[in-house]
Amino acid sequence: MLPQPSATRLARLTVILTQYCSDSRRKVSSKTLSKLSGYSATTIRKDISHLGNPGNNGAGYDASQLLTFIRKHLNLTEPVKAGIAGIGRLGSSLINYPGFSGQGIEIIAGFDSSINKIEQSKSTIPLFPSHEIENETSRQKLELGIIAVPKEEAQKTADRMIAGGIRGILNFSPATLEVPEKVTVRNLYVAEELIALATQIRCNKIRQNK
Amino acid sequence: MLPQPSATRLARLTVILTQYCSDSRRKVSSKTLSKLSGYSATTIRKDISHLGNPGNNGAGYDASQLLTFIRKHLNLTEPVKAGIAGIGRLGSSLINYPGFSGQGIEIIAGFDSSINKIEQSKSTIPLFPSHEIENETSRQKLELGIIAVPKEEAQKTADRMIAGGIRGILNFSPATLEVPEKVTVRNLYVAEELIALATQIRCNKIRQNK
DNA sequence: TAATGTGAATCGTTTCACAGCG
DNA sequence: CGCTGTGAAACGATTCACATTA
Repeated sequence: MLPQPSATRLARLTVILTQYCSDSRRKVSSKTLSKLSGYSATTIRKDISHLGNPGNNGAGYDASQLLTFIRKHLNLTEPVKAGIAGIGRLGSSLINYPGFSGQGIEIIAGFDSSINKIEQSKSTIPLFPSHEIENETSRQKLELGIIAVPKEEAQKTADRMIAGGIRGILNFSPATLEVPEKVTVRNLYVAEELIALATQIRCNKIRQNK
Repeated sequence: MLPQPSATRLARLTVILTQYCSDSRRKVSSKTLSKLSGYSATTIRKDISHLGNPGNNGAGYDASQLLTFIRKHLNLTEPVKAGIAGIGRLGSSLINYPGFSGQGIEIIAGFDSSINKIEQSKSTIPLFPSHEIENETSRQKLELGIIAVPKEEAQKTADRMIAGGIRGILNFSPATLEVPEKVTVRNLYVAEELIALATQIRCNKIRQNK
């Protein structure tokens, strides 16, 4: 049973290893990965060992083997199909972010309430009006939904994605989403992050566990 | 000594309570806050009690008193002055996000390497070229820096902010930042979030602790 | 010797159970 | 009687210490 913090760190390691391998470096030790990630070498070894034994005890890891090993055990061999709701500045920045495809993340549909305003011809992915979310989610078998709409529309957007069969949601809106058990939500609350940061630097009462 | 997860949840509660109070509701119980936040009522009470006793044992909380109480104990009575580097789509969306000011977060300076490209007249905040980061950070006494630049520029941007005296960094770039002890970094790794989500929904091996 | 892999110990957080208050 | 506040228990994650292997 893999602890959730491990899963998050392993996700980070796949990104780091992708870069590392593309620089055509072969060997990598937990110590090197520690340098590149900020996690302790012990934590990294423990995280990896949760997945089983990648081989190569004693020497370091073969970088690309390790990457394949982690990807395989995290069920990341198939690309992830995602849709995004809200084609404002934030949504556009995500659609155009070049770092996803190398990680097997494919944003293949965009949704917005006022689709007319958008220069659809400029978009690199097909765009649909919001009332098509359910249809397209199920038709294209989207696994993940990204919510980049204003707070007021967030719950309704989530409901439509869920009705279409989405399994996971990454929520950039400040809303607290109510979803059924089977759907997983991760929230990126930017204001809260800034507030927490401000507290951390102003207030010496907070446990600083590096 | 306040646990870091508590601090993050309390930050979230201040945002929720701000909304709640603006709807001119007076009383709030830990149970209600649980509904609004997704955290358990016990966790919320424990988080609050870490700060001391807000009064009103037995009955629920007075919402605005509670908000003031939390803000005060998290050192959030003074506004937070922040600067942002990278005025692309992501950076612009943050500059124009209306949800910060009500939370005491003021983004008062923007930085970009190619400042000419930007329609400075359109911007609602002053924009500066990147080589001014150190100067402006120290001159305007910025506490927080937001990094929304490409990966390659992230470390240099952080270094400039730190040289200018920044204490906390919110990093949207996929880089791992190296910073001195006294500087706190929080990373928002979007690709990693999506990967972790994909793993979570595809893989039943992950501990799902709601 | 330099590295991994891992049971055991430690540490931190959450949850429980309940005393006490309005 | 519903709600807060809180020690104590339970739980989960990280770190330690070290056996093991190239």
